[in-house]
Amino acid sequence: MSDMPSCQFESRPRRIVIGSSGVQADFCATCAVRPTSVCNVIAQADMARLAEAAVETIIPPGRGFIEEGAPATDFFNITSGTAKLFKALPDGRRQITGFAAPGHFLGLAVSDSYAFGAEAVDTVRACRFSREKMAELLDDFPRLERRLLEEASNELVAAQNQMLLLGRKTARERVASFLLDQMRAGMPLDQNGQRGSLHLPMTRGDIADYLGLTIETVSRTLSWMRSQGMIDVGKGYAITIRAAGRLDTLAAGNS
Amino acid sequence: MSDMPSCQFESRPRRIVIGSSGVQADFCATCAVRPTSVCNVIAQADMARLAEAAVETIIPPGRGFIEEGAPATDFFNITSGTAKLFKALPDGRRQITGFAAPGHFLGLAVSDSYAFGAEAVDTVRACRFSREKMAELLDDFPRLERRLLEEASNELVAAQNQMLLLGRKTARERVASFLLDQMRAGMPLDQNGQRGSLHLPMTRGDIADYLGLTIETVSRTLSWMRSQGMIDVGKGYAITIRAAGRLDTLAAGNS
DNA sequence: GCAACGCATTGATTTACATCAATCCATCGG
DNA sequence: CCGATGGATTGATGTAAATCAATGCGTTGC
Repeated sequence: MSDMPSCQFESRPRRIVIGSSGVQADFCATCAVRPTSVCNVIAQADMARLAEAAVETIIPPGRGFIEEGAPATDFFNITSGTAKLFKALPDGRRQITGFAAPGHFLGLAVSDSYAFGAEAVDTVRACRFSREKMAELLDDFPRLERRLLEEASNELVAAQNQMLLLGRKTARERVASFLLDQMRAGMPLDQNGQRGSLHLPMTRGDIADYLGLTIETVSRTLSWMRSQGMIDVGKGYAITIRAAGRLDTLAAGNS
Repeated sequence: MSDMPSCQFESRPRRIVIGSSGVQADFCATCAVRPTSVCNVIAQADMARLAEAAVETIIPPGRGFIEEGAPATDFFNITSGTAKLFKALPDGRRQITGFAAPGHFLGLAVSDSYAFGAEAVDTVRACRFSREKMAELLDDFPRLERRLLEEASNELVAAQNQMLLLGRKTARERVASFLLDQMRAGMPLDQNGQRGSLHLPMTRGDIADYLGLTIETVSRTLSWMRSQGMIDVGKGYAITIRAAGRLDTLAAGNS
């Protein structure tokens, strides 16, 4: 994390409609790859300032970039790849609290230390801001603050769903919920238009730590779903949804 | 919920220092009972406007006031009592995602329907705002938006802790964590200065639904802690912490 | 080519917690 | 006063998922 090039407009900046106003502007494709990210609430004239504040960071698979409990110095906006966020107990038990996809914000801490750790699942690109810069930006761009509040609210809803899952759902219901969530999340990189075909970037261990299960239970549950004709488990990290309806029924607890 | 008097300054408004600036102002004690609530980020001159927008609501014990999935029409700020927030599965399984103490905000939904239900544990007083009024207030008072962002961040941290608890902690660790959290939360109403003496307003069933356990397991675990000399279980909802250190060790997973 | 490694799958066994069940006790309404 | 009710406790039993264990399999490095 030492040689980070400045975040600049890429050669072919994207022209994006801002909100519902119809106004269009060019955006730094690095930190505005999605309509959910930082930049698209800031007027074109201010983009240069933002680009100056952001530092592009590339994190290789498996590398941690936020350490739980460490001083919270930076604020991240994921632009590509998937990161896992987690908390751990002293004896090594670990709970993944979420997977951060492109557009997600990380490190919005009130306290001055990170409440969770973060590690790249596959190769992650992110825009990094120092907290000071971020504070300045927040002061100058109220819409940015609104965007963050909206994002935080959405994460809160997701967290509540996950609490229901962890506290009250069975293993089968958890895995079904997970597969459907991943499918709905727009499936990170499914180039062939294959409907229902998922590429899960994370290992069984990650899935287990996310669902509060063990690797073996996740594996067995996927095998059971395969035996039921609900999914196909391909080589590597590929999974094909064959019966989304039945998975839905399962996930909702109507089993 | 039909006869709600307008939220006005009470007869003896409180003089509170705003932030670190040293400025003092009188506050509506109804919606600013705590330095964490809505009103204390708004200048005194604007208090009348806020008081006009807010409607005081009194909710009796056991009464639900937010229904999961219903249109999100209102925004609440708890001013006294404790509410439970929960999500449920169709077959009745229920997960309490949090207890809302005085000062907490409720109903900050991006979607137009509530993502969770809410019910009064004991008698709850709350300031209620329509979402329209709330949107206006947010536009006019940027500091309020910042306050909400801060609050949402804190809730997110709490949610992550709860996910770790639900996904990876044992029953004993869960109960220990819960008791310590309740103790740290400033213990809602412990009039006698008795240190470590808790009045838990919620039933064993609520605790179980919060911790992802059953009533029986919660009860057995408390009995075990009593047998270990860690706590005293009094009549009604009273619990006395006798060995916070040992509970801490347990809660952290160092058992 | 073939160890060595990480990850996944599958089977056998154990266990923490749920479920089922009985009792107790405080509160409440008649 | 006393049956009814709802919450809490405690005991007996069941079970879903964890743990322990073995095998397979693709990738990496020599």
